[in-house]
Amino acid sequence: MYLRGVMNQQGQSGAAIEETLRVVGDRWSILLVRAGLRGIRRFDDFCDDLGIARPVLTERLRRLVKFGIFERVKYQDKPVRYEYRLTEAGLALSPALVALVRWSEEYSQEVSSETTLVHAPCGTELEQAFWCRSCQTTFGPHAVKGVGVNGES
Amino acid sequence: MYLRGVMNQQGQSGAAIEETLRVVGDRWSILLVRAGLRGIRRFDDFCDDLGIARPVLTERLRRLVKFGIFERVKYQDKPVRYEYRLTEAGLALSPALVALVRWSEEYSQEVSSETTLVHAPCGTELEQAFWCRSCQTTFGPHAVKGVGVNGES
DNA sequence: GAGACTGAGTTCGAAATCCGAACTCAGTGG
DNA sequence: CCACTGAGTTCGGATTTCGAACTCAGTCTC
Repeated sequence: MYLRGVMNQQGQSGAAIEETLRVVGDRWSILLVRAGLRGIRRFDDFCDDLGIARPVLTERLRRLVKFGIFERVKYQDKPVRYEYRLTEAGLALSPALVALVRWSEEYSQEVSSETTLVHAPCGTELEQAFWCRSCQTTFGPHAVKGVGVNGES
Repeated sequence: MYLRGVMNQQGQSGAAIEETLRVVGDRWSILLVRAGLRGIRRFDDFCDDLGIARPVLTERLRRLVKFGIFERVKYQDKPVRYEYRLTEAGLALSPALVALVRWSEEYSQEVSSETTLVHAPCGTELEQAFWCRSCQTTFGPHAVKGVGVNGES
């Protein structure tokens, strides 16, 4: 069990992910982040791109702004107009997004995606790994473990 | 825009993630996978651990089984009882889960988690990176791009 | 062998979410 | 004056979610 130490709901540890999933764990939020990464910024464009219902989009964007994933930026004055841009925190969701895309490519029962993710300079299909700064090595999920604040296993 | 090439809903590319998010993109599924990684297998244990409502758990597990993330295994005959185990595909979701945990630790407004993820052999906090097998290097999200089947950008 | 217990669910009605379609509101352009 | 744009809001109906209580087969305790 290489994720031991990530405790349950009541154990208040690991509460952070639950908080996070309450924000981002729905059918649309991750898709909105992906759209943001593709350069989409305007209300109607999100709407058209994802096919999300307008009231839901309103509510979702408000929530994502509240949690610092998007920011609402005025981009025009005459008729005052706002657009939504990913923040640093929003950008930082991309590893999770990429992991999901990779998983989808490999395991989704969907007809295989026509797009794959590669290392830009050389075009090789990328792999995802964990990196240990002090050992200077990459490693897979089996070498991950969770520890509490006092360093117990 | 380093994720160009991951197209929208109608462009059938990227449809895989949408499919995936329809399965896994809700408040509970990822949490169920996490519970599975922690060794939880039985209905009532999932229930107690996550605080999920029973009818919802029933429906969710059924769906996750249908999509090959969990399997329903008989573990006892006398009163016939089943438990739910992660499949290979389910295990393969752990990079996404870890990415979310990492994000939560860094950006969630929640009181900081008491558990952190480390490299098991040395105990250093891990970082997540992409790995290029042919360049033998790690790199961050800015060096990722999506390509179509014919290799266009 | 009666009663309590266990595990894996179902059934219920109430509350919260989701949806599409139509509407608003300020400003622009013809 | 009329149509159009962008960013929403309002509506009623359909779907999901919830907690609490119930089922059902088999087992354990006295």
